[in-house]
Amino acid sequence: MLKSHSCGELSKKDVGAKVTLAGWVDRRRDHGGLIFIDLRDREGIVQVVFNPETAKLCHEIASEMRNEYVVRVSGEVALRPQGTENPKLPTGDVEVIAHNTDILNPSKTPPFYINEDIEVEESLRLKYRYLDLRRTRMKENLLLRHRVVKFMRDFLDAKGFIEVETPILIKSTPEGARDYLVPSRLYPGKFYALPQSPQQLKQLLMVAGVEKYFQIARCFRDEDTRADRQPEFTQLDLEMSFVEEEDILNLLEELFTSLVEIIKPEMRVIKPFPRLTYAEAMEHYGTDKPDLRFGLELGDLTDIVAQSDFSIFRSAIADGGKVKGICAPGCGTYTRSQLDELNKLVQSLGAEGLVTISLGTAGGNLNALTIEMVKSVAARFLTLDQIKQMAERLGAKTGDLLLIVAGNPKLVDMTLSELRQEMGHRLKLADPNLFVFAFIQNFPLLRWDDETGRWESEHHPFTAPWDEDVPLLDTTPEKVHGKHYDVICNGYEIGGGSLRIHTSELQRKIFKLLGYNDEEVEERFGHMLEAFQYGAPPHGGIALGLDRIVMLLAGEETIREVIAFPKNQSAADLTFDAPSPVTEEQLAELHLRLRNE
RNA sequence: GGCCCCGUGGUGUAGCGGACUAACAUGCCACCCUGUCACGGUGGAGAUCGGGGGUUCGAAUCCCCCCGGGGUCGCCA
Repeated sequence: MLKSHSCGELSKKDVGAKVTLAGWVDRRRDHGGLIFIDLRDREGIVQVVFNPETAKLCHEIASEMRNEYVVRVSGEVALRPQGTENPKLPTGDVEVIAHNTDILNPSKTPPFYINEDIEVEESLRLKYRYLDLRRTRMKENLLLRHRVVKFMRDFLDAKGFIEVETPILIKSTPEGARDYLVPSRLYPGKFYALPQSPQQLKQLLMVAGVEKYFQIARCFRDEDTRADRQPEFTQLDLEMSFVEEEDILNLLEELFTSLVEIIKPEMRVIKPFPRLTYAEAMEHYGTDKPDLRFGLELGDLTDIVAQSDFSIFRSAIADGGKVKGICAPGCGTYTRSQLDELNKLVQSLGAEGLVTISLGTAGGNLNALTIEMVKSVAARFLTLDQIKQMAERLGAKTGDLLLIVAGNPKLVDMTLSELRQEMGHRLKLADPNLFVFAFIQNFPLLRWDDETGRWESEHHPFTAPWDEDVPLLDTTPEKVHGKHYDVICNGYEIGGGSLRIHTSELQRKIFKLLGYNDEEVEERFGHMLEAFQYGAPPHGGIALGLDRIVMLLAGEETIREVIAFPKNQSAADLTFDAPSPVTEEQLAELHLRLRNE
């Protein structure tokens, strides 16, 4: 090794030791005489002193050093002179008196600061990701991710799971997300696909008798990105045989609880994890992944306003819509422009608009509300009694602000869910030191797709229906529940899983219901149906979004901050400038010709 | 594909129709400086204000188009 110690590990106990360090120049302080170099490596920073009187040559070399030069220093660890200790540095009690030094590699001036944690345009960071990763924030995120994965491996190993790798080159399944395709050289006109998840493979591992499987699995989906979605991402994928839903939920609860305890002990977790049905989540929060760190629950006001004279409400209801709202506590004093802002938000989400009802400017008992205190465009179409009923249902006091949206039920829920999130943020209702994990259960198995005119799986076609609902598959498929569950945390879906179908008869029936004819079923899923005929055990599992979990633990806003080399919003890799054209020879070998478009 | 936001020296920002010959901080270069630690001091270089077109006597500033980046809806079984 070119070094004997790490910069960050030195302390009083090393005083007198002869050490050789190697790392990057974090900062240089040149006093004309003495030169101080803050030398940085992965473990931390230590101050090196170059004295022209005791080490002339050494001092001359040091005067050439600039930020991010890679240098090596030999010298003696010394206690700093009294009064010059630096309490801000973990190594601040000591310094290294340089006896010998050399520049291993100079550096151009970096395009942005390495030694300061200030915001830099993300595209620049991504182009020079190798420099960005030197910064404290990114270094810590990489370390955190390592520790999270290590914890998961150890945890599951202790529970008897074994890690199995599954192929990256696999078969395209046109349902679900768009596949990334890989052309085959040996089979002209045929393609592999990259896995959207190892779903079918892990089920086959259950048929294989693995019983408890997990994998840190890379997954690929050719869909548009989001702050929490990348074209390639990582799942903690796991599957168990002979389990019931409760077994899996208990495992997850233990996994997440001890994960936070060990990795982020300063954060709190609510235990046991709340459980909501899908219907409850939609009714109270308008989304299946609510941030449960605060209330602000949605209330359905349809029945109250159905007889009102307010045409916006009445026509929405007449068109089969509904009217729901939330209460923003203490926001009765919101100004016109603040209300306009909220209205704009609502409209940008596709809703017609937002009806606001201010319940006066001072907080107090609802009984004291008078019609004079109420400010709203709807006020003259509503009775005081109706307003009080609405306020009561939304848990409002005087001085609060009611935010009401009318229209298509799905749109109303979506809009209010976003409004709730926005108000929660504005009013700082979410405790930043709290993780509220929760399970969402009782999802519908199927969803009718108007565009394709057929049933689609809410989760995926391998999810088992509730036993008692199986007969409904033939009559009212929309009423069938699936043995599916999601894990959510602070407003993010961080995982979803299910108990699977393990008999070929039921699996075939589901495929049929999804609109596949026998031939298509055979071509696409024949391998699964056949496998299920060779003693497939009952099984189930879950896939957890590792990137999102690490993002939450790191307190970051996007998963890009916890991925070493992420793609940008346009799915490009700015470090490598991928994707890129390939040569005509490469195309020919793959039997491909580009279309002129 | 739709909607919203952003683009000014290397970096981060200010300026939002005339006093801009574009400001501030930091970085960079040179010189001075032996106890600093975001060292300090003096001086210097560095920007056709993302690109194109238009409005105007006059555009970094207003309008249109394009490009790049971010957020989001659709999409993500």
